[in-house]
Amino acid sequence: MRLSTRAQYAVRAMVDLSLYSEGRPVSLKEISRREEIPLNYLEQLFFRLKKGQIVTSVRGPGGGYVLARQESAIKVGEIVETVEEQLSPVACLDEGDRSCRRGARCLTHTVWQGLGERIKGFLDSITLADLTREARTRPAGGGDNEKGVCQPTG
Amino acid sequence: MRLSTRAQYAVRAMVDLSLYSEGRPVSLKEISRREEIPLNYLEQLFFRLKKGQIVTSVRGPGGGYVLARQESAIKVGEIVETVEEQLSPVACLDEGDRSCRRGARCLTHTVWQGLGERIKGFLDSITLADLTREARTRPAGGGDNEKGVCQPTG
DNA sequence: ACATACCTTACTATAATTGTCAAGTATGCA
DNA sequence: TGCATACTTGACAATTATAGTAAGGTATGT
Repeated sequence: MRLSTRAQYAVRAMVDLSLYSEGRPVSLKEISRREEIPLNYLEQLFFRLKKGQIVTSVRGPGGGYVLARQESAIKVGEIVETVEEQLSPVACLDEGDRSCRRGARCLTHTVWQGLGERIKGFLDSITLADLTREARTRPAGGGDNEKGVCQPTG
Repeated sequence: MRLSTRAQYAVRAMVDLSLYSEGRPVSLKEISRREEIPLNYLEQLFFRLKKGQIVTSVRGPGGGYVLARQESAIKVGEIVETVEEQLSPVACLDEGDRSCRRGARCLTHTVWQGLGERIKGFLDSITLADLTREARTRPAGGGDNEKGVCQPTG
């Protein structure tokens, strides 16, 4: 039941982009450096994010990426769905009825369906704005957070 | 974000066991036949389920497995957690702070944490009794269900 | 033109998952 | 006692998905 690192990276990168863009485009190089995500890997992610119309690109020197919409109009669920192949927890939810037959299968089907809806619902209830708001309140690398588990190590 | 087939099989097998056990032990052979799950694979699953104290085994001829508790006291979340390595959506939730450092990571951390709680909460809100109750109302292989996607194919 | 930075495809290594094989142990029954 | 049933357990192979790398291309501002 693991989320791919693609999805984790994508959300982190989007938060980073959102935090450090002040109108101007942010280059992947910057994000790569700050978030310690391989540049080539980021490029792949942003290729998808662009296709998903979550970001816009500006080419050439001084270029980079810009949010396609307001922070508050970009849901975390969207980001995840865009870079992840599928968000649904089991295969037969996407493919239709092929792998779903008699016996206990139909019964469990409804469970997975419900689960999928909850997951999507939760992730769609959070926007980039929610995340960046928190960040701006408590600056990066800053002092205290609830449990001390997220301190910088370097 | 896929659930392993292990987890899917385990829940299905438990529903099957619950449905067809009437006090007596149910052999894996039976479950394997009805649910079309490889016998050896089932054995592995039930090894874990037994360790997780969700089922009890009866050895010898006429033996098999029995629910360790009442249907209503067995949560789907338990079953999944028992056969799945981990239920949490990202690694740094289990391992502690090792992979969680500065920048946008802490922020997204809370998102994944929330997601994990929702997933667990939902799966724990459903018991075996909920599933079998539905099954007994609408017998296996039966006629109509909401969308017609779960009909027997054979 | 040249540097920057996006764009795109292809590939590889690694890990997880799925499923198989095989050999054992406990038990009930004739 | 001996046999059949069925659980018990560990090792292993095949498949697949993921993560990450590499390389070359295209657009654009100075």
